[in-house]
Amino acid sequence: MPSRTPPAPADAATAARSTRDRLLDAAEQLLGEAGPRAATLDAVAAAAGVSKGGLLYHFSSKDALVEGLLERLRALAAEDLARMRSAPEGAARYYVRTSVVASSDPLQRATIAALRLVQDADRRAVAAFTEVSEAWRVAIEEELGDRALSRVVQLVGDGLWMSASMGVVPPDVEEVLAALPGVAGRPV
Amino acid sequence: MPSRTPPAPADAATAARSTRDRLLDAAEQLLGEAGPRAATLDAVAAAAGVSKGGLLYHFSSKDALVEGLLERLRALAAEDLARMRSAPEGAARYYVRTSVVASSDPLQRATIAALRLVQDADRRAVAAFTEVSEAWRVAIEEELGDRALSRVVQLVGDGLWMSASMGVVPPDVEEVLAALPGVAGRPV
DNA sequence: GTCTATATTGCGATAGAC
DNA sequence: GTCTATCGCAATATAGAC
Repeated sequence: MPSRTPPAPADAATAARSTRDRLLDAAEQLLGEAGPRAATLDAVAAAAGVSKGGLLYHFSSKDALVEGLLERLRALAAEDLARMRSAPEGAARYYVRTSVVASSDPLQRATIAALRLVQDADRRAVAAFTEVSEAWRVAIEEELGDRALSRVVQLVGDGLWMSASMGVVPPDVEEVLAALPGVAGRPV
Repeated sequence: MPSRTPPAPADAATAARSTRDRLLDAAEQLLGEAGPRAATLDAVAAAAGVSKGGLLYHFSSKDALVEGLLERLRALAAEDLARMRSAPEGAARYYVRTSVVASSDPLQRATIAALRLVQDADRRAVAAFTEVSEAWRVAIEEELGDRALSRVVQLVGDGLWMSASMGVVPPDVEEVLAALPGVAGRPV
């Protein structure tokens, strides 16, 4: 299998964002802000500043675009998992705290986009989200050493993802954290 | 404003389900099992055993169908709220316990359907879900007398709704309840 | 690598018979 | 109250020029 068409530049931070990445950015934004219905190929292409034909050069179908989004989610989640495990505040607290959306955060944008695809009954999205979610839960359970408690922490996180994806004002996280067993009383 | 076309029979339980209700049932089922994309007017009509024209007699547009679903959700949620407040186990425990889906329960079916519409970025669905959700939270807070704690309980419930809408195997509720402050240790 | 057509299908909605 | 037939549009995808 040949590798991806544009070889990634050594320094992704300083290099101009590739068209491929801008297309994924645009798809994430449209999914998050306007939902799956609005994330048409036309709209994604326009938001990324290319034509539909341009989009279809990078992603040969809408399915391929979705797979690109989910691939990105997995990659970002893997990076996050490492940060989570080494967070001084602890994995559980880190998880809950970062489940409240700042739309500027790449992982959070990718997660919200995936959530919308999940509710659109996309099987691969369900698989990707389940996989990522499961890895988070394992990390939390390793820290807390209690299955039921780690489930509660994760359910709270899921609830935060849900209200975030609804555009509802999130509750005060610190307040929630203070009332949550397993993370309350830990150093910030 | 004229009242709804078919006057409701005095005994709704024994009477045959009206076409209107069967259409709403079908829409709920398709939304829950296959997502908003699959819930087309054609598919809803077919699942209810009528033609598209027949559907459009009862609901003059897809928007009207959605409003019908949300209206039903509000009605079912209002009934549930009364049961919740008078539940011997307490509102919080009742809420968490009934957030785990049995697809045969009308309120749970309606809630899942609404959640799918929410992620499809339907504004009225967001409004309806927020309203219902808020009423639940108030009832929980009245029982627990603690804002932060009631938020935690509700977030756990939301998390359960989310995993339910994904078709993921729900965690053991009793285990979760045992680890949750505010409901642990209450009589069952 | 990006563009402009264009083919094709599927969906929401209307019209009018029965 | 339910049906069939049909219009109009929007969305995915293809073909091929530049």
